[in-house]
Amino acid sequence: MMKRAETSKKKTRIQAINQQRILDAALAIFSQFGFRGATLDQIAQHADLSKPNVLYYFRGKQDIYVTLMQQTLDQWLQPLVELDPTGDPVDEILKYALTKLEISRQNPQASRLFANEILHGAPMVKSVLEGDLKSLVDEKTSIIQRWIDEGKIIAVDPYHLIFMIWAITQHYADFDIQVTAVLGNSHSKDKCFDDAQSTITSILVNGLKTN
Amino acid sequence: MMKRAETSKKKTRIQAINQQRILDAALAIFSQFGFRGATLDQIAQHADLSKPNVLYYFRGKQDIYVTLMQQTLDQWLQPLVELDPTGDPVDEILKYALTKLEISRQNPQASRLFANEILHGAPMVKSVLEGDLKSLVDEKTSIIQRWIDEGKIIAVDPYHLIFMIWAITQHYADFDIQVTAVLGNSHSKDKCFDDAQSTITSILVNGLKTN
DNA sequence: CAAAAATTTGATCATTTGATAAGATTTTAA
DNA sequence: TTAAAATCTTATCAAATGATCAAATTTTTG
Repeated sequence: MMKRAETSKKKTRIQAINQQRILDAALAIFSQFGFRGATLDQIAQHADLSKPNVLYYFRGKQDIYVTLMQQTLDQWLQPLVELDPTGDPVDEILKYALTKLEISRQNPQASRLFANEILHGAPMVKSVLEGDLKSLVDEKTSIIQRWIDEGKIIAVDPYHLIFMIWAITQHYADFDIQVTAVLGNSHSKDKCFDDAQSTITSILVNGLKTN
Repeated sequence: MMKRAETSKKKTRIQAINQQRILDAALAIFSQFGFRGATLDQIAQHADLSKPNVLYYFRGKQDIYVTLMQQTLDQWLQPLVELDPTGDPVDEILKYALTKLEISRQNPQASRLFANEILHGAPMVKSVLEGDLKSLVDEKTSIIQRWIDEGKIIAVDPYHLIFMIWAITQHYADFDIQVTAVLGNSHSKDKCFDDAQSTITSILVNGLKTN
C-alpha cells in the first residue's frame, strides 16, 4: 500500500485522473462558496467520487485547497512575467492589461478563488504575496519607472498603475454578477468583454501618453 | 412580552444599544470570514453578548447578515446619486472616483462585506442589483453619454467607465492585504491612499479629456 | 493466473454550530 | 413599590461536516 502523492514521484493512471477530477471540482466549489463555505460532500459529488475516496487522494480539505491555490497563483503571475522592457511602453502595458482581461474571461473561477483568498486576508498565500509576487512586481515597476524617466509615458506611480490594471481586469470575473445585473441580462457576455476591452484601451492609451 | 424589532416601531434603549453592537460585531466578523465562515459564537463574543442573547435580537444568523447588507448597500450607492449633470464632466467623474476611494479608506470592512457577497453570486442582494442599482446606473450613464455626445469627454462606454471606477477604488479595500504585501510593510497606509489618489487622478483626467 | 498493490466503499465518530426552551434576572411603568 | 414587560442565561438539541477505519473490490505486476 503506497502512500499517495506526498513524497513519491510516479503517479498511477488512476491517480492522475482522479486528482485532476478533484481539483477541477474543487475549483468550481471553492470559487463559488469560499474555503469554509465549500463542503467535501459538494466537492466529492461534483467529482463523482465518494467522500472517503476524495480523502484517499488528499490529506484533507485544506490540502485540496492549498494545492489548487498554488496552481492558480502560478497562472496568475505568468502574464506579468512577460512584460517586455524592450517593447513599446504603452503597447506593453496595454498588452498586459488585455491579457489579464482575457484570463478573466476564460477562467473566471480561478479569479474568484484567488479574490476570495485575498479578501479574507490571504491566510494560505500571504507569504507568496510578500515573496514571489512582491519580487516580480518590484522588477516590473522599475521597468515602468524607467519608461517614465525617459518621458515615454505619463508620470504615475508604477505600483498603483499595476494595481489599477489588476483591479479593472479582475473586476469582470469577480463582480460578474453585478456587471451582468447592471448591464441587463440581454447583453451577451461576449459584447461585455469587447466593450470592456475598448474602454480599457481608450483610457489607458489616452491616459498614459505624455502631452 | 413584546416580539422584538419585526413589526413594532419603538425600540427600547437597550434594544438600540445591543442591536447596534451586534451589527458592529457582525460587520467585523462577516467581512473577515464571509457569511458561512463567520459563526454566531464569534459575533456574540465580539459584541460581548451571549449567543442566545444575540438571537434574542435577531431571528438568526441570516437575519443579522441581511440587515447589515441593507445598511451597507445604501451607503454604497449614495456617492453615485450625487453625480451632478450640471457640473464639469471631468470634475464630476473624478470627484465620484475620489469619493469612492475615500469610502474604501474609511470603511474597508463594509467594502469587503459587499465584495464577498457579490463574489459568491449575490445570493442575498441580487434583486437589489437588478433593481435599484441598475436604475441608478442607467440614469447616470445617460448623463455621461450626453457629455460624450457633446464632446466634453472621450468616447468610452459609460457603463464600463463606471465599472472601472468601482474596480479601482474598491481594490484598495478588498485587496488590501495584497496591496500591502506588494508595497512592503514599510509603506504607511496613508501614503498608499495618497499615491492611489494621484494615480487615479492622472489617468482619469488625462484619459477622459478629448484631444 | 495469482499475489501484491492500489483503489473504493460503507459505517461510524467527534466536533462544530445554528437554534430553541425554560426559567432567572433586570428594567420599566403604573 | 409592585406587577408586567423585557432581557439574559444555562442547558440542551439536531443537523452538518471533516475525518478515520476496516473491509471489499479493482487494478497492476511478476
